[in-house]
Parts: sequence; structure tokens; C-alpha cells
Amino acid sequence: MKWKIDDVPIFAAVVEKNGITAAAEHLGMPKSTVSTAITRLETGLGLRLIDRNSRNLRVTSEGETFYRHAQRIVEQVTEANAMMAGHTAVPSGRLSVAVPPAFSQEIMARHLSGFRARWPEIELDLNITTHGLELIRDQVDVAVVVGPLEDSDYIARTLVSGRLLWVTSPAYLPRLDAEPQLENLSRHVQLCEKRYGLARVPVRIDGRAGHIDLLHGVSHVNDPLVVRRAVVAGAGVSVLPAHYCREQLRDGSLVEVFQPVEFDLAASKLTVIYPSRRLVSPRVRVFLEFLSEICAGV
Amino acid sequence: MKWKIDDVPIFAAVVEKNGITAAAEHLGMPKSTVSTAITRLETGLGLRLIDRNSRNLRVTSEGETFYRHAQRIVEQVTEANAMMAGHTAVPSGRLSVAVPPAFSQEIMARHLSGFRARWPEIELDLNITTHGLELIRDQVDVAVVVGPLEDSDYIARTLVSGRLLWVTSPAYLPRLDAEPQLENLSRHVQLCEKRYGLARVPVRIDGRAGHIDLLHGVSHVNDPLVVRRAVVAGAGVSVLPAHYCREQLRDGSLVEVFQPVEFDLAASKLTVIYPSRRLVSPRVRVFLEFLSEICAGV
DNA sequence: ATGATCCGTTCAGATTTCTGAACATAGGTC
DNA sequence: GACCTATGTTCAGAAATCTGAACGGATCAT
Repeated sequence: MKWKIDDVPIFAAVVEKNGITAAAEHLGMPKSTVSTAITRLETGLGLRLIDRNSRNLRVTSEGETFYRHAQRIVEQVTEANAMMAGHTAVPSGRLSVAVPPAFSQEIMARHLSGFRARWPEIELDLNITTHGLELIRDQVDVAVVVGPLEDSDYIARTLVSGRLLWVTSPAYLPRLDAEPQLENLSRHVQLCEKRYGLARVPVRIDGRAGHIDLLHGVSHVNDPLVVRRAVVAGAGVSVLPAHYCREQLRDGSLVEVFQPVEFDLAASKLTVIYPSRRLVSPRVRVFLEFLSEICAGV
Repeated sequence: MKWKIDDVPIFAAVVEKNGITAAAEHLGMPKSTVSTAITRLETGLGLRLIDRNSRNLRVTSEGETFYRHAQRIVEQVTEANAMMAGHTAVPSGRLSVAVPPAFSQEIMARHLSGFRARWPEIELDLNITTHGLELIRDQVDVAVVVGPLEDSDYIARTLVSGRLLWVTSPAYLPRLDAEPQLENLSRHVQLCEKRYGLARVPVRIDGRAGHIDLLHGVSHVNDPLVVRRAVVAGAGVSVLPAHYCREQLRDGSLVEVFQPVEFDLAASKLTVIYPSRRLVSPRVRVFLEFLSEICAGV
């Protein structure tokens, strides 16, 4: 790579402010620096980014392409900076967070005392809710949400990718066929989480796409932990996110089945969202780090 | 921002190679440069990233946090570089792409001759298919796919966000109630695209979450253009991506209804995917630019 | 213990980048 | 058309960064 990354924000500013002088003013640096930076970037890349003379300025098509990438780079850098800024201050104050029920019980609860011990100055206001996405608007600082996410103004970080597994109890195991056929799978499903209860759940069997009906003839509940209890108690086969049946698979109360059938669904992905690309308050920052940590192993 | 972005890849290399000397070797620069860069970065950020003495090296918790961001920055930079590299060469050769039927007809077709005129050396091999995601593995260079995407090894770029609209024909309009009620909406839907044909389609009415049944009592087809024709011909109300009914809304053959009811669904998002973060061949690059251009207005 | 070895840091000279002032050029004004 | 103004470029001195060699400390084998 023959160009300097530090020239990228300068280039982006020139494009955005539509001028070297304007960009220089915005960045608080001499225009000569900006001019040189653009020239250096062009030389390094080996192509012209901006056609310019003393009066006019036009971004070339290559410049447009590079600008799209520049935006992403600047975005990441800004975010990194926001995250690290004020890292020296001791986090304190009230922190409102929203987390889904199953997540709070299965993953978070056991680490809460550790969080309190490490950051005693933070008063945690924990909302157990399935509607984190709505609360983030103005009621909570951070929300953990389940399922795929629309693009939005908030920053989102995937905590757990949420691979889905087919599981059953050891007692039920003998009733399954050796070779699972697409048509026979759902026959064994008595109950599943509401979010997968679709008529056409996209799946992938040994790489080939297909569909499974988890709507008709299947009971639904909006809590994976209820599904888990039911399956452990013998309620046939069901679908659970890997992070909610890890322990059960280890201690043998659940067994994985239908392994070749993978889900084409981001429905159980766990994501944390929070506002502002500009400034992450210390208490939000440490809570995000806390979430990353406790989710690292699952 | 008090730190240099150019120090970020150096820091990342030190973390990855677990040593300043190793990183220096990998980056092809003197270890003194690497050492100074890390120190400078730490000073700029105002905190210690790596605890180090002459024999041991340990990334601090702040360092871990920063490393996560560093990875993203490096990724974007690498991608930008790959995209710009070899930008001088004239793109040529065979280019296999997969695009969905509706996209090819509605958005792409009219611009194809322009593409050919601009890049006469590229032999385009155009596959109209709904299974782009499967072909990208080893049969095509670029694929445009519809719907939300799992994380994968491929690079994905959103082309069109794919907002969904409720539309109907002017002739049907008088048969709608003034105030749309959640329960009454689906009564008017005779046909919709298969991908929205779920029992519980998540929607948002004036910000509040809810669900609509587009499965029962609704016919399904896997082509939005068929839905459009049907609705224009009087088949009640249906759901169409904004980019496939722009013209019809303008010329009055379709009208938008139920505006307060927004979809909580990324189901019609158009994404382009392609392999390799390392090197984008010139012909792939110009095709990606072509796609961005033709999707910019929709 | 002791020396060999490996690693990160420091240092001083070489190189690059930054900067403010001077310069050049295009467009508008009277 | 001469002048004015706003804009990008150039330049030379100042500041910073880079670099290879020397240095200092930690571990390991003997």
C-alpha cells in the first residue's frame, strides 16, 4: 500500500466541503497541508481523485469510488476515537439498559455481581424486555436485541451470532429416523419459539437451499427457555440457539440432531445497540465491554 | 483526535504477531519505527495499550478494546486499497454475474448497453436467477441477492435499502377504510410476494410494533413484478418494494396507501456480494461501480 | 553463576511532512 | 479590459518522523 491512511480524512473533508480551503478551515489546518495531502494521496494511488484548478473542483469517477471507501474508514476511526476518548475517567452515574429475558437469565445474571464489583460507581437500571428496539429511542442508553436488524441511526454490534441447533431429549432420540428427510423433520416439532414459527423457514441441507414449515401443527412461545424446558421434558424435537443449550448439550439433558440441516436465518442473533457515533460515555463504554466479555465464550 | 491513523495497522500487527520485532518483520519496517508508533499511539490516546518489557508482551484491556476497532479500520483500508489497486489497467475478460429477475428487468436492463459501451473489453455473462447466494461459491464473480444476509466470508454492499410500501390501484382506492386497522389490512391483500408471506409479518404503526398475517387467505408468487401487474389490474392492496413501483406511483397507475404502517423487515433489501478482501479484479470493480451508479437513484 | 540470546528502547542523523507566506490563475465586477 | 477576490499551488524553513546502530534488561542453557 503506497498511500497514507491519515490522508483519507483530509480527502473526505475536501469532497464534503467541496474545496481545499473550506476543508482546511474545517479541519483546522493550513490549506497547504490539505493540498499536499491530496496530491500525495493521488500520487500514492497512482490516479487523479479530484480535477481542480484555481476556481473549480470536480471529483473524478475514481475519486467517487475512493470517497465511498473513505467514508467508511472515517466512520470506523471516529467510532474508535469515541470509544477510547475519556477512557481515563472513572465511569459513574445511572445507566439504563434493556435486555431480553432469556439473555438476562442465561448469559448475564451470573456476571452482574462482577460488574457491580468492578464499577461500583455505576447504578445499573436493568430493564428485562423483549422490546429493546423501541426503548433505545429515548428511554435506555443501551439495548440488547434479538434478531436481524434494519439499518438505523444507532450503532450495532453483534454479540452472539446465534447459530440455531435442532435438539431433543435423549429419551426421544430412538423415535427419530436415521436419515432426516425435509418433509419429516417438522413432524417431530411440537413447540418452537415464535420467531421461527414461519410457514417457510429457509434452511440449507448439505449446502442446498430448502424450506421447512414450523407454523402449522406447531405450538409457539416467545421464550426460548420455555422451549428448552419442554424439550428436556420430552416434547419432541425443537430449534434452539446454540448459546441457550450449551450446558444442556454438555450434561446430556439435550442432544443435537439433524446436524446437516442448517438454518438460513439470523433470527436469534444477539445484537447490542447504542446511540451516537460521536461520544460514548464512559459508563456506556464499560458496559459494552462487559457485554462483549460475557458473550465471548458463548 | 490526537492520534495518527497510520499507527493503527502497526498496532494491529503487533497484537497479531504478538511482538514488536515480529510485527516489524511482517510489515517490513525497522522495529524502532514500530516501537515509536506504539508509544505515540499510547500517548495520543492517553492510555497504555500494551504492557511490555524486554521479554514479555501483554495487551491491556483498553488495548483489547482498541484492537477490535483497529481490526475494522484495517479491514476497511485493505478493502479500499484492493478496490483502487490496478485502477489504471483497462478492465477486460469474462465476467460472470448473477442477478435476480426483477432487478435485471426493472433496474439493470436499461443500462446494459451503456455498460457495454463504456467497457467494451468485458464479456458479460449474465445469469438471471433467484439463487445468487449459491452461485457465488464458485460459479459467478458477483451476485446481487435479495433479502437479509448472514455474515459470510464474502464482502457485501447494500445497493438498495428496499423500503416496502402498501400500494393499490386508483380504482380500488374507494373500497379502503379511512383509518386502517391492523386487523383489516390483510383483508384487502389478495396476492403478495412469497418472501413476505408470513403468518406474523413485523410492522410498526406510528412507531409501535405489531404483526400482520400475510400468509392465510393470500396467494403468493416469487416475483414482485407479477404482484405489481396484478395490483395495477385491480387485485386489491399489496406490498411492493419502493424501487419496483416508483414509476407506477408517478404515472398514477398505483397509489400508496396505509402510509403509517411501516415494515420491520429487511426482506427486500438488494445486496451485492463478491469474494476476496485482498484483490478486486478491474472487471469486478467496474461492475460494482456500475451497480452502485444505477442503484443510486432508486 | 554466567554468558548467550532475544527483545524492546533510545539516540542522532537522514528524510519526510508541516506550515505560513508568496505566488499563480480563473471568474466576477465596474 | 483592468481590477478585485477567492482559490489552489509552490517554496523554504521548521517540526516531525523514520531509521540503523547502540543499548539495556529479561530469560534460558550450561
